[in-house]
Amino acid sequence: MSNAYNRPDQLSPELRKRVLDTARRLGYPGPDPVARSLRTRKAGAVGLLLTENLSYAFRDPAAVGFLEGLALACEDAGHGLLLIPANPEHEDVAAVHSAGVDGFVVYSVPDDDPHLAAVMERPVPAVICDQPNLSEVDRVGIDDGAAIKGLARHLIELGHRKIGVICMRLARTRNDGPASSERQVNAHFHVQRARLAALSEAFAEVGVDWEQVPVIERFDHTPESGGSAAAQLMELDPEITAVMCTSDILALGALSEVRRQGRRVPQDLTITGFDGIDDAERVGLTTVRQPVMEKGRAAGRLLLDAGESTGKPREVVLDTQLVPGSTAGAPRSVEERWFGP
Amino acid sequence: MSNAYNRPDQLSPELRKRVLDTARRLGYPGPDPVARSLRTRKAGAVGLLLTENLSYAFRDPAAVGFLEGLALACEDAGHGLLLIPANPEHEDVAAVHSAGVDGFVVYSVPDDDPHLAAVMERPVPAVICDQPNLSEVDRVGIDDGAAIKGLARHLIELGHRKIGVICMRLARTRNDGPASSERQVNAHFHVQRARLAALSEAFAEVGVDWEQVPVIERFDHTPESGGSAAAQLMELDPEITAVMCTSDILALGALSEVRRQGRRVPQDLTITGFDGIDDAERVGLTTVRQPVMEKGRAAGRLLLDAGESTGKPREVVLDTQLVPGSTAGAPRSVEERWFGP
DNA sequence: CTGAAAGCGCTAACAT
DNA sequence: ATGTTAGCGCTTTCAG
Repeated sequence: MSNAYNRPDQLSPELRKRVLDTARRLGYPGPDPVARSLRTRKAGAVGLLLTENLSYAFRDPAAVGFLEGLALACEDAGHGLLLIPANPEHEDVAAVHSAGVDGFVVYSVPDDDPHLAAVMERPVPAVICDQPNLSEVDRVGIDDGAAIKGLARHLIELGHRKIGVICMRLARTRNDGPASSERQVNAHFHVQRARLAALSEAFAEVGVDWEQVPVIERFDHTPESGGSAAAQLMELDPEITAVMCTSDILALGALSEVRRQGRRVPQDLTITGFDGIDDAERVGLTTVRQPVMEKGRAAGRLLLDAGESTGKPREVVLDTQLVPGSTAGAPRSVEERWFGP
Repeated sequence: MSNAYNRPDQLSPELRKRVLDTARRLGYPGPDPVARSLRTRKAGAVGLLLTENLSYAFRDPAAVGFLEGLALACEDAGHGLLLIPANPEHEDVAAVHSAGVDGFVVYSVPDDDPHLAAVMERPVPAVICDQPNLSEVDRVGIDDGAAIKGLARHLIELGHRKIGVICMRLARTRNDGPASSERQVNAHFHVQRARLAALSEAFAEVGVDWEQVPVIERFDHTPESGGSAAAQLMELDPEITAVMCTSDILALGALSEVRRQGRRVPQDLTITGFDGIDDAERVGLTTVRQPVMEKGRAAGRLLLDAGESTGKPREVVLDTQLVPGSTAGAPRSVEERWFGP
């Protein structure tokens, strides 16, 4: 009878039909997928672990793009996509343990995330996206350092030397305010760490002392965070001529706060983002575009690809693109700003 | 040993630790979730069936809002959310059969969808969202008829009598063009059927013969579809003073096409949408807002709620809201349009 | 083509 | 407090 469902070719169509009809009449609901999974050792699904609440993921355009790509790859392979409820506040790892999946995609979690540890203990393959940068696991990402260096050099060419930075959370502990160099270097989010390090390098090349550059951290990744961080930055150091944000969401918030305070962009202040989300392009934000959808797709492909047998972990590094918008321009000196050109 | 993992309270912490340590040292990866599911008869996950390709869902803001709400509800209950790869083009129902879930949420599928039939055969609860309107299943939706009637009366009060309609697909077969009354009445998508029926009623009340109202159908739910449908509508009947669309996505496309042709909105033509997505509010589209996120949340709650035992199906009907924007105004007569006011 | 049986890894009930 | 066992429903293998 198992054959009737699973191997239509092994018996006559007529018999098959008879068996299936009878089964249905007897109220048999079809093979139990869980029992089948146990036996065949495959679940037909990919698990996705995110650092944020599930619902947040749907509010971040970059995350949605990633999901779109990942869903595409899963769909192509006939696999489902299981979103795992991993509340970053809790250390409850049960959801990872009880996910019936053939593998995991881990999207942008801190390197000390207990859920990540739980994933790594499961005897199924995993692909890590963006961060952390574990050497033993397949990985998809971009060259964060090179990408943001391009942006930094763009500003340097325009003449900026006094900048401020707004970044996303650097650790699982909340810190809304200035981030010390130590905190920057020890950041548990590889992406943020790499971007800050690259910025410090790029500006060191033109003689800027990174210790003097204010870096404001925000735990929540929202436009409101970007706005308040921009305000804090301007108050902390009124002489900065540019604000570099490590995401478009933060930059868009900063942009509206700066304008709300009556300062013109880019004449009075330059603002840059990172990601290249639709809204950023719409308002002409100067930023770096990264292929978020492709990232999801690549992660899914890597996980589901048959050629998974090779010993050493594979790595996919996707290209990024500088998007010169209308929010970056040459700085005016302090004198000019107060007394006119 | 099972106890060590599942019932920490049943044995001494010390022993528990010893057992777990030994297990790990022996390379035991923890209890297999699939075997556990088989035994306990629960998967800890909710399946979501969509009418579109998975990846499409992430491009439609209304669907993303729904997902956000559903994910929220699942998260609250500690359940995962499994996105089921149900390609609407294929009749391949295997993905539904092999989904290890405790229940299904079905989002906006046609009433003759084979995947839906497969879901109904599974011996787990289901909640249907928006459509179809099956009497035996729990349901979450809005009063589509009442909602769009409010919009229709708004236009009628403004003086519109000659309108055109752009609607989404009415069946699983592609028909990009006029939809006959018969096709409208027999539509397999309950939501579209209800909205068209309500429009016909509302306009019948002021003496408009629905047979004379052009209804243009589009299979793909994109702004481009809305644009080309608007063009077709204007060519088909240049005298119409208003275009009512059954979604904001279509309306936004129509809006830009109409403007591209040099006609002013609403002076030359009134345009309305449906859903209340962010982009619609941003451009001031006259539309109806429905609480998409709440819809997802309600669907999840209904499915996961313990009080599932009652005999008759439960129904949640959410409120909608007329959003008078700047794309609806009084019509100008044909004479005015050609010879000025 | 059909039937019987082993066993996937777990949990819950029962026995010690 | 710990050890033993039946069986969840399926697929696969082997014998008829």
